[in-house]
Amino acid sequence: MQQTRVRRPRIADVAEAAGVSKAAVSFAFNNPERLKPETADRIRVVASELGYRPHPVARMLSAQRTMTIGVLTPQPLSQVFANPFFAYFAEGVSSVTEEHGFGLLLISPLRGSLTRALDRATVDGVVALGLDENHPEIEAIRRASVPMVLVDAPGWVEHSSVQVDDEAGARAAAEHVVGLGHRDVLIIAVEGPVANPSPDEGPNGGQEIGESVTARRLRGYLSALEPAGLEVGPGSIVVAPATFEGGEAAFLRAWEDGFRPTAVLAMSDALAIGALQASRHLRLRVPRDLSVVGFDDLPIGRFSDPPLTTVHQPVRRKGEEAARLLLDGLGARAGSPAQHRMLKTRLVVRRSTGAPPAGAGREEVGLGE
Amino acid sequence: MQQTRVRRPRIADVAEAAGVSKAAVSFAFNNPERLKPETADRIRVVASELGYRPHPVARMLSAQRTMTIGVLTPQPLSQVFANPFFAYFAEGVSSVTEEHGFGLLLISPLRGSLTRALDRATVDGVVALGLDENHPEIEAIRRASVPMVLVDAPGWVEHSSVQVDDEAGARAAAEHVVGLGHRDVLIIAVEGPVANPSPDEGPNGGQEIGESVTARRLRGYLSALEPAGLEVGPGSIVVAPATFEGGEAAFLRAWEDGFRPTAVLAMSDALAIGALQASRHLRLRVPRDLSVVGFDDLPIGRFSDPPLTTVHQPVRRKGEEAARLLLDGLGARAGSPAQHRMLKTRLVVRRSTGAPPAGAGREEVGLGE
DNA sequence: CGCGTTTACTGAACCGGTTTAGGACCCGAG
DNA sequence: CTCGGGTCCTAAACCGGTTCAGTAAACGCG
Repeated sequence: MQQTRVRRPRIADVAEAAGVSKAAVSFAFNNPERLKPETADRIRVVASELGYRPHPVARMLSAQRTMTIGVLTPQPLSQVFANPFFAYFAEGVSSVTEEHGFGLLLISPLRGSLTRALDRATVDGVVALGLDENHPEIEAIRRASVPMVLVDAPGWVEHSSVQVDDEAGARAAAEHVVGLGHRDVLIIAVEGPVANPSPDEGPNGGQEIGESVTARRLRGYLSALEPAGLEVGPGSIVVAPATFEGGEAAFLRAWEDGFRPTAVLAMSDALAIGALQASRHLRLRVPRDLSVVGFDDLPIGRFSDPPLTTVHQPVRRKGEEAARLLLDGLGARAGSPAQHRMLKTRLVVRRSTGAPPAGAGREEVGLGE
Repeated sequence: MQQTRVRRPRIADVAEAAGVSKAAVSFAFNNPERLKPETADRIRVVASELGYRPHPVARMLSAQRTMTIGVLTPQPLSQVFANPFFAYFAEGVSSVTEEHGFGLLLISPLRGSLTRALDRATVDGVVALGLDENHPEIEAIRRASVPMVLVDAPGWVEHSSVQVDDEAGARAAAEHVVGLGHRDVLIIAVEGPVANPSPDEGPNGGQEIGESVTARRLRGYLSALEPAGLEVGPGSIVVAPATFEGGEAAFLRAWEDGFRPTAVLAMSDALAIGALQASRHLRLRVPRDLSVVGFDDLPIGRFSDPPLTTVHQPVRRKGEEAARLLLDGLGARAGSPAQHRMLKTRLVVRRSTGAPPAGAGREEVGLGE
């Protein structure tokens, strides 16, 4: 009974069985109007009896397009998915790719190399998330000359881009906190894939980190904190992966190091919610004892207790715009100029921020722990 | 300057430029040991000068494999990503596919048809999430005979499966709540892609819903509630999409309909957290006035306030196991028997559940609103 | 020097479709 | 009867690689 691996029927098999040419079979599926209706029907019947399905790879090769677009991330997918941000971004991308009948391929480093992954990827174009100039393989990626839209990275001449005004958003967050009277603020930065490339671990590392999202947001924070005369010392910036756990651990670590902030500026909502949890462990009340500001404005921020003050960025729309730009570029004959979109951010004040506690300003407030 | 669309160099171009055959070029990349070292080097130099990259689609066609696996979801991706559950599952899948050098393609219905999407998908195998017998295209999908591992669906003879003991988990949740003394419990079910196919809207719709996850969990709940003499009336089961917003809205809706539960059994953590938020709006204190139990045990459950009592299921591991099973099956010569894994669930009691309030049992407790 | 073996490479078939140019046939008009 | 035109279908080229069988030259060796 068990056939020794029945070979998948191919177009030639159908053609033979139906007594027509391969071309006729192809037409029956793709240009039925070129055949006599009854012929087309007969071919389709035969095809279905044989269980024939056109081989998608062969079709791609011949058609010279894959009807698939890629989402490129410099981190392994297991890391990418850990940040809820990605789901919303992907939701945006997929909503427009789906509408246009494109599939979605996730592209992450293959055995350490993004270039290798990109070379293997069967896509018509790519939405690259957080791929900045500092990426070690950036030149190779550029040379691959796959149609590409950059997200959260400054665009290049040849590639369109979708950005968000990270710096202004971060500044607004910091100004809010300064305006409430806080003097001791902890910054929780997201541990980028592109870590600070220079060995110099200076806290004002804006320059070294390069134009990553982290760098831009940090610049935004500092541009509000420094003019207000707040010293942002080495201990007041901690770095963590953009996850709940990361935020919790980061805050706890800072606390153990003796830092007693009255406000936290977190570079993502996930980090902020982690910090919220950490503060609960330490029996700090938010916002009475501690103010927390996030970044992203993911739905989860509305559902935390208290609801999170955060910087809104249109995450879903970023995905949509990027996908649209990419598809437009694919449709247009080559030579259409790159477009660069800068989307706005805005501070959303909810209930996780308030005035600092009365006794603040000294290092030893003696709360909790 | 602007060349009229410089054609991508192909292997023949490299061969000609290097004065060798196509085969030699191919060897230079894939079997360098078959060439004299200097020849291989020379070819590679020429190739790189021309900017040659082997065409991935052609390679797939020839190699008869794509080195890509698909994750198939019956819902549009925009819906799929809205449930945080998916990110963790995908994390699991991707961790093993990445390790083996496989890419990840997301497969969702194409213009309404999953079959169409599957036929277009260039994958060596598929992990199908929540694809149960009731799916209208199930027969066509089966016939496609793509290597497939079913997740959260009973396996078929020909396909391996990874499941979780939903029924036992749900029963444990309900028993916990009953054990605490609750009599008025609200069930928030997830609105499946496969909604109840029969028009009969009976509340005990376990049968009609078929073997979906929702059906299994509902059976589990009822198997603990009914023996305890709790009546599970029409008003006590509400349905919502598995998102934060869905849970919030569902609870509010039930409340407006006059239902006054002292406990909520939610079929996902996202729903539970939404319910938590709704209870805050209504000024119900959890767990004093209301107990809430989730399902999944996603990290977010640890970070809610109060931390969520929930049914743990190994979401990440489900993804890993499915991917592993699939890859094993691909490696093995055909005929290796399907394997079926049933993973355990367990109740994790945190702080969102407690005894019902003293005055409970009557419908009009007069709390909040 | 002659013969068998290696080495280094090539030509052609193959993967499974799509598409273009054109052939066979039939019809109606001149 | 012939010619133009339309209909329906086919042969062959093509997409861009990999691989198998085979060959020519170099090599080892008695």
